[in-house]
Amino acid sequence: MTRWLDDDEQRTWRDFLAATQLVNEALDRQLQREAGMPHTYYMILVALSEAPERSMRMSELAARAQSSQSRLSHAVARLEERGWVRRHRCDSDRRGNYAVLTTEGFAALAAAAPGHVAEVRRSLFDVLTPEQVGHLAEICAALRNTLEQ
Amino acid sequence: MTRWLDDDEQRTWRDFLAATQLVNEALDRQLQREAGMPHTYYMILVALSEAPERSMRMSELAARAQSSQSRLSHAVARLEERGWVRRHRCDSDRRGNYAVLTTEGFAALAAAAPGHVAEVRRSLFDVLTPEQVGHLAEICAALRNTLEQ
DNA sequence: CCATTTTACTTGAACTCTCATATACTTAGC
DNA sequence: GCTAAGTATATGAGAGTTCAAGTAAAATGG
Repeated sequence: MTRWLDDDEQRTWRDFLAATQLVNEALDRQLQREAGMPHTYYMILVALSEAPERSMRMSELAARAQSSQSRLSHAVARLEERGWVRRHRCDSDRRGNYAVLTTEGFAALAAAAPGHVAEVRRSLFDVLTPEQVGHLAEICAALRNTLEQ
Repeated sequence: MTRWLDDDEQRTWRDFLAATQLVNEALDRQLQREAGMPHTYYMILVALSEAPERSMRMSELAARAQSSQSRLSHAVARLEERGWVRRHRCDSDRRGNYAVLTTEGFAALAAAAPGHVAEVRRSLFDVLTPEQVGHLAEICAALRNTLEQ
């Protein structure tokens, strides 16, 4: 009944898990150490920094930062405590909330970015050949298109 | 000073994050829903099931299950509460501990496996062409070799 | 319009993970 | 042998995540 993984698939799957975990751990450690935030918070700040007025509705922010709504809600509460993000009610739809990146939040992001990018290079791009990077791009786009929403 | 990511790299990086997160979330949800355990616990049970006597030293188990020692320690404590794993002191080195998979633990793993493998196929192998799977295997092996230890 | 459903977001509790530290045993050096 | 250093694991606190439930405001539809 069950189609088990053959040896090649088994090896690929385990390498996939190990590799992606290693990359994510490297990233998280770098950001935690040098910027005092987890990668998920960094992604929220990035998404906000790219939005008009550095401001976005909570639900759109959740989508852009690849976060669940609940996770985002908790995270923004923490970021607000640090003064990096502010929330304010939306007038046209009073259920809604905007999250706004503060000046201090933008500064924290700007301070964190160089170390982060260096880690991204170290743990992903520098490890692979240009051809492999191209393949990876196609693979990830395919996965994303299929699995998203 | 900082070598920022160009547009292609940016896109690849974001697709990488999204894709790997989607796969991991799909996996975790499936296991939590159908087997009542997170993927990290599943990996621990798998590693134990493949060991001689279904038994392994904690530190070796941590390495095989890609877990930190602390995480493993906590996880095995929980698994012990469920009766899926037992711990017993090692005689030759009395600092050491063996973790042993119980019969019930093996049964839980056996019950969870088919649904898990199906999810692995659904969220990874079925999405990609055979060629892409080959590329992914090379990429992940390269990452693992470089980033491990 | 009024009741129902849906949408947007928050909250609290339970759980897992990380980091720093503690404990217990072993190995090395002298 | 005895002390210092190292190894194997556990533990506790703090932080983040998830899931289920709660609140509040819009949209739907007779």
